[in-house]
Amino acid sequence: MSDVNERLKQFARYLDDQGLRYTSQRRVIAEAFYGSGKHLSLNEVLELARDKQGSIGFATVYRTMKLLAESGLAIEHRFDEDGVRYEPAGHDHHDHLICNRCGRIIEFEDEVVERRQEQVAKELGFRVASHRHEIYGECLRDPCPYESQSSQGRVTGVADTAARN
Amino acid sequence: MSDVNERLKQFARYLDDQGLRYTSQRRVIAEAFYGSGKHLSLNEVLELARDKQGSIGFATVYRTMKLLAESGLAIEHRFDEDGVRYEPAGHDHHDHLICNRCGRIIEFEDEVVERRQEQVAKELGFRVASHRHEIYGECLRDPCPYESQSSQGRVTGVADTAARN
DNA sequence: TTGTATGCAAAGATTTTGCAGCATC
DNA sequence: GATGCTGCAAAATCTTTGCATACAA
Repeated sequence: MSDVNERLKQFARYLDDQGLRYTSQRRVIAEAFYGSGKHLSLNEVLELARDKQGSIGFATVYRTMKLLAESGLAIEHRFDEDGVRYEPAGHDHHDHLICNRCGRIIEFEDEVVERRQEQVAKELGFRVASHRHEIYGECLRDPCPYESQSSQGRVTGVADTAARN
Repeated sequence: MSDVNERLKQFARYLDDQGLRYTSQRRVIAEAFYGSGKHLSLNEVLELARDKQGSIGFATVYRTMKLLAESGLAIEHRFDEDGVRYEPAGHDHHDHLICNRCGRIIEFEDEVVERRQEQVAKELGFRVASHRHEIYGECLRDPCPYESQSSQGRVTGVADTAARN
């Protein structure tokens, strides 16, 4: 929670720097986003935000998430199918393991891979700015193996977390 | 070219196996796709195909590329922005370096990374089925550094290749 | 013939934008 | 007041699908 407040403060500061306003909607949206799980779609954020303030519109969520992305406080992901998904940022970088069955998203980070890719890029005359590394497969722990053939339709919204941090 | 013909033959065989027809459109589309560069969008494939047979429609390209993807002869990519992009498949797996300036796409493959990710996934109780690894940055060689501020609008279609193989 | 394939246009799904009214400075 | 924000609805994109017609087996 302290973490959430920290984010809100950073967001407020960013808005102020840009001469923009920290409105109640923006606060509610950011709160919903940071307070909940991770990797949310716009509609998921909208739903959460509406739990707190029923009148919020999709466009506002859309624009607010863009602001968060611009400010660097959120990262826009385009995983395989589906549309855009946002992830709280600011922590250190990490990559993803995505379960093809239950849709769970596990985060990971690996120094070996990180260093090695820098090396590879360098060898090919390329300067690295960012990267994405996603591994698809099946998670073998927790309540997935292999997804109680029913509940979710496929890669859904709710995203878990694990590993690192 | 021998390679293109090889692909066409494989495609024809796949269609036959499925009880589908190897029509002139499908041949032209596959030819255009395999004969040209890599990582093409549907519209790019359409344009190339129309150079050979002006009457081809978008829907036919759309459906043909789906067939190629299903057959495993092409891979559907969803790089950052933009929409879907297809890449000729059948070779061994590889990943991508994408230049943020000129849009060039460089392919690479690295045993160290490949093995390491298997390891990481295993440690997290995850079985790997596939993965994507994309590095974004700037290419420092050839005619890019840094893109003669004009020509291309941004990440475009034409894709180069390099490294490995 | 008989079942596919094609091309066009319409339908869907998402993502963006325009605007009138509201809120904040 | 002036400028920025919101919510709604319309617009713009992209991706899929329905269908009548054209083909291939």
